[in-house]
Amino acid sequence: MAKLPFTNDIRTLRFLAGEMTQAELGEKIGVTRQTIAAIEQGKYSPSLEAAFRIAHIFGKPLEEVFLWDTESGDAD
Amino acid sequence: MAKLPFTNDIRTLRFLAGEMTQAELGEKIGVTRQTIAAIEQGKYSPSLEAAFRIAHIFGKPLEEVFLWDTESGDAD
DNA sequence: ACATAATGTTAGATATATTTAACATTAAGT
DNA sequence: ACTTAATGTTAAATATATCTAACATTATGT
Repeated sequence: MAKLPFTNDIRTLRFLAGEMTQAELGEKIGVTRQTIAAIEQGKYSPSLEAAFRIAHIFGKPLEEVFLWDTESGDAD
Repeated sequence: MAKLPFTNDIRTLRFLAGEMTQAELGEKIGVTRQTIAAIEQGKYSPSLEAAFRIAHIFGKPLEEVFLWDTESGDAD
């Protein structure tokens, strides 16, 4: 199972977007509220498409919504 | 099935990285060469984690490796 | 106290990503 | 002509994301 190598700011961004609800966000990008809840809590790695759509809703670049943990192996 | 809302530049980036092979890239990020081939050809939407790892290998921001098609619904 | 809306959570089903293994094709080197 | 390395492609298996449905919790409003 292993912890994800990134975190996300969805909760904060929903708050800043006038307390947008998980259900609303889900409707906008075409997934259920349970899926939003799971992504928000870092329970799994969403599809790139879902991640892009979430970022676009908030008008932010993907890498400002999902933040890679430096420390997580691989590149550099 | 439906077409993906983004393209990618992996093929070019492999070329620029000294003809890095699909198999090499796969090893570096921990997936098989068949998976790299499928992602490269846009056969499906990879996990956000896989997408991040690929971008990191090339030292590029994710949104420079995977390019959202304007035209693809949703935000703004 | 009661209702309602938002969120947390979970089990079971379905869809999709990824693996493994095998075979075909193309280009490069000998 | 023969190898070898890289890529394309496919079928079947496995892992993981996502859906549906249900129930619990917390806060807000009446």
